[in-house]
Amino acid sequence: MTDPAAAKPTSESRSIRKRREILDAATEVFLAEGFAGASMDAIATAAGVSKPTVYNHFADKQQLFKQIVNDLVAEITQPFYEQIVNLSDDGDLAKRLRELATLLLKGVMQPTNLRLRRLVIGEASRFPDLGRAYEQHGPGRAIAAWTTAFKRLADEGLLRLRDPALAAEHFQSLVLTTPLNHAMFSGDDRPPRATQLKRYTDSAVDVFLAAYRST
Amino acid sequence: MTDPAAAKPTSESRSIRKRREILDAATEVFLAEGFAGASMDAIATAAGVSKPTVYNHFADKQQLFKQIVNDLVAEITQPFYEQIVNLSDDGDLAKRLRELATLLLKGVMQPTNLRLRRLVIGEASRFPDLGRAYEQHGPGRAIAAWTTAFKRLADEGLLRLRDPALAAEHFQSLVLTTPLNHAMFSGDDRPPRATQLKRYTDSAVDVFLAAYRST
DNA sequence: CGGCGCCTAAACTGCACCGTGTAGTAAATA
DNA sequence: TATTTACTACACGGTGCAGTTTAGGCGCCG
Repeated sequence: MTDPAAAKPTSESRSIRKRREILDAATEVFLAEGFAGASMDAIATAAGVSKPTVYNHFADKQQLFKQIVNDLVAEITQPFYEQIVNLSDDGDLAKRLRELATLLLKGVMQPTNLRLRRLVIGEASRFPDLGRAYEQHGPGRAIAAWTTAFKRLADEGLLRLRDPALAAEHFQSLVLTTPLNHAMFSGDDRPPRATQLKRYTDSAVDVFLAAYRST
Repeated sequence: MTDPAAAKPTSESRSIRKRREILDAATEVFLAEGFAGASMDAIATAAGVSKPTVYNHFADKQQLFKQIVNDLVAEITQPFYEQIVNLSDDGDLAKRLRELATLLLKGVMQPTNLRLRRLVIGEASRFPDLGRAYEQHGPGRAIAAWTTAFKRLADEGLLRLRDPALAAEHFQSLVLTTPLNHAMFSGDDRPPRATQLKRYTDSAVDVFLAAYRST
């Protein structure tokens, strides 16, 4: 009763399953302990795997570290960008901006993202590639999306701006900086209450529109 | 020819001098390697001091670490705050804001501050006290200064705002976020060129005044 | 000058770490 | 069932680490 479609996948499956378990455990341990603070023994134990198995899948500690960071970076907040790019004025631009800002802020304040951000910043001098990758896939993508949206709104005469990219950076700074910096320094990964976030998003949109809305 | 005023200080001086050399070396090593990555042997060697001497002055690695971080935090950018608080309108408010913003941004982008910020953020989960101290003495003090200044300007009718603290956070976010975040992720500690900084400060002041200047 | 306090070098104690080797075992294929 | 593959437990060599100990030496003081 061997399913032919599952036969080969099954043989691969054990190895791949182990690999996934190692990656998951390594993610948790590295995020919690940092690169130097994490031990390969701890990762192996957390994965429920023996240490030689870890070294069967990954050459050394650095490779495993780069792998899990790049994987996490690639997963950052994909769903928002499309919605941001497609931002259109349905009669109440401020409301739409507030909704999207809330979405973005909630995504950025997820515990995993906060811990990843701390990890990448803390290791930026020793792993600058990872830092650049994070910046590109995270804040960079969001700013690119806002830039596209703002440019179109400007063409439609709803916004008045010379440099859409600069406006995008301003908007993102206004929305994210205060809660994000506080989370970075406090070491508290719990996302703030929605009422707290609303304070930041609402005031950020107010300032942004006061500066960039067409008169 | 023993200067009585220097007699006791001299005997203390050797010990104190050693202590200072240890602190300086520890600062350099911790900033470069992080807490877990730094070794007490490396610190002792960099200080030109034997390891027992290090442990004569500091109980253990954690205490030494907290000491150097708190010392660095206490040194952050003292001169600005007074100037910010005393911000007054001499006929060209935008120009004064640009000057002070440039001063603040240049101070924040100093290599030592960037490395300290990375270190504190990276260790924030394991040393939350240090994170809170940094936030309070660094960004917090600056925001408090801006808050005072903006409140007075509002009383004088030059700015129109409901929440001076919120306006201060907005101003600081607009000025600092983009260059600071890039420095955090790139791992590059060299301060950007003045022409680069000017782009951020000028546009930040424009947006801020568009949102908050009295009509 | 004599003595005392703080330093020095060097070695040492445990311990944890990275990465590897070995010998045996469970699972998937044929 | 026999073979192959990937796993397991166990242990090892070499290194580095935090923190301590020992025995001695130098600078500063009266």
